[in-house]
Amino acid sequence: MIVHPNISALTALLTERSRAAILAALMDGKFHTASELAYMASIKPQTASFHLAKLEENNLIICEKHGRFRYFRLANDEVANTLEIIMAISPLPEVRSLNQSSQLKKLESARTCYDHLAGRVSVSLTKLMEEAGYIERDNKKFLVTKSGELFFEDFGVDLVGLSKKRRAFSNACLDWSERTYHLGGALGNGLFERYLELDWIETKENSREVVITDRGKSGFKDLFGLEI
Amino acid sequence: MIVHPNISALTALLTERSRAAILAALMDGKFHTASELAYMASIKPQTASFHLAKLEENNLIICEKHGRFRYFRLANDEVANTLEIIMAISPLPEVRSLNQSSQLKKLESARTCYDHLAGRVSVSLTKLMEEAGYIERDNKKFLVTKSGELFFEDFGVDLVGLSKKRRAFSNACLDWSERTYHLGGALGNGLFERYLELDWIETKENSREVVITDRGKSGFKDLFGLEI
DNA sequence: TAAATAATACGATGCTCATCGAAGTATGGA
DNA sequence: TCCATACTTCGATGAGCATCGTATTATTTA
Repeated sequence: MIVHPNISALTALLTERSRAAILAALMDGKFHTASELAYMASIKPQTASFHLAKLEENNLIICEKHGRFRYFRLANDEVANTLEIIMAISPLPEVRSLNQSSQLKKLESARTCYDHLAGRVSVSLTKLMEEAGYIERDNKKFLVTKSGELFFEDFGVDLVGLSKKRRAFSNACLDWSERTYHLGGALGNGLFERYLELDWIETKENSREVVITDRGKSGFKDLFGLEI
Repeated sequence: MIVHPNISALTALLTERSRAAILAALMDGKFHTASELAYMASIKPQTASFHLAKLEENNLIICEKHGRFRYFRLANDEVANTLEIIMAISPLPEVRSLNQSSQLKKLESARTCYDHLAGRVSVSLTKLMEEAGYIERDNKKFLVTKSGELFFEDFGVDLVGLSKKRRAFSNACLDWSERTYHLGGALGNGLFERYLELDWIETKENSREVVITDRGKSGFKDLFGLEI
């Protein structure tokens, strides 16, 4: 008798190409309709509907109905985090085209991970915040120091408001491209929203790609000393 | 076009019940013959042969031939670590019998992870060594401090010899039962071997279970202040 | 009220793949 | 030289399951 955790139960859902594509598409943290996801995964709506039902049953995604549309999203950031971990230990896709290769480079530089920033830029920012003494990693989460509290409030992130949300305040999220941690959770989301507000970053439709604006480049340099 | 790591390629190999059972059996870090693995996974030798070929092709396991026997082992500790990570984020198996439940408890307490110690005991020891200032975690590996060098040499672990091995000197290995890190790599293995040498621990045939002997209990208490 | 759109339900199809019996190869020992 | 053992190869079988055509339900718009 071999006793081991139930590997199959989770991975079986991820193994199937179409479902993996759907989940990868949902990693942008946004809501998507069933038809959109069908298109993104290159399958017919009926097939997508079948997979979406299965993913919802297993609590990987949630659904909100508005009129005749059904909007799907990842269930929570724990699911997103789990997907990132699996991506981190999975092989990179074989690059078949120049287009795909440049797309991959952009994603490795900066992308959304559910509802916060990921990629080279995010990992650098996280490191710089650690070095500056604003945050400290405690195993799988980050703690905000005294000087960090001042820093974040000063930057315009409402820590008190964030801490009231019914979700992890901050977690150390494994980055699939950098294979180390970046800042996630409510705090990661708070920073992300603030960057957007300040026009330091821009997100793209139907892609996880994040573009750093010129204003962002000088902002990140002034604030953290980060050259992009 | 969706660009992301190829989740399916990895998880497909792990999802299949028989292959998962084979890999779980190999997590003890020992060599096993094809027949042994077939028996452990409750399949016929032909079927095992088919799966073993597939796993070898994908560099998850390696094979050494001695006479008419073929001995299989996990390819390296990176594979072992990857398996532990997936186990860590997978739901625990449904417990079907008392026997299975007590087996699971024993594994959670102390077991082998590839070629070093894992489970509650290992996580505690790692923490205590960190608190004592012998090691420091640096992201995904552990560094040995000056006082640590003295400590390990004094305990009978040959650090210079270990550092010459063609493998990671020490890595932070994610523990599936405790969901935090324990000490792995060459140093983890060195300690494991030394515990065995001192009769502090005993391994069981065909199981990842590790038993702490009475001598071990007093040893761990004297050395680290760990009550078992 | 009728047509268009979003999505699901159901059933048929077909593909992938694990499994195992039968047969074959390699090695060791009597 | 013959048999036993360890393992692999090949081929047949069958189960699971993704896919999609067709039909249906729900909602919006004209």
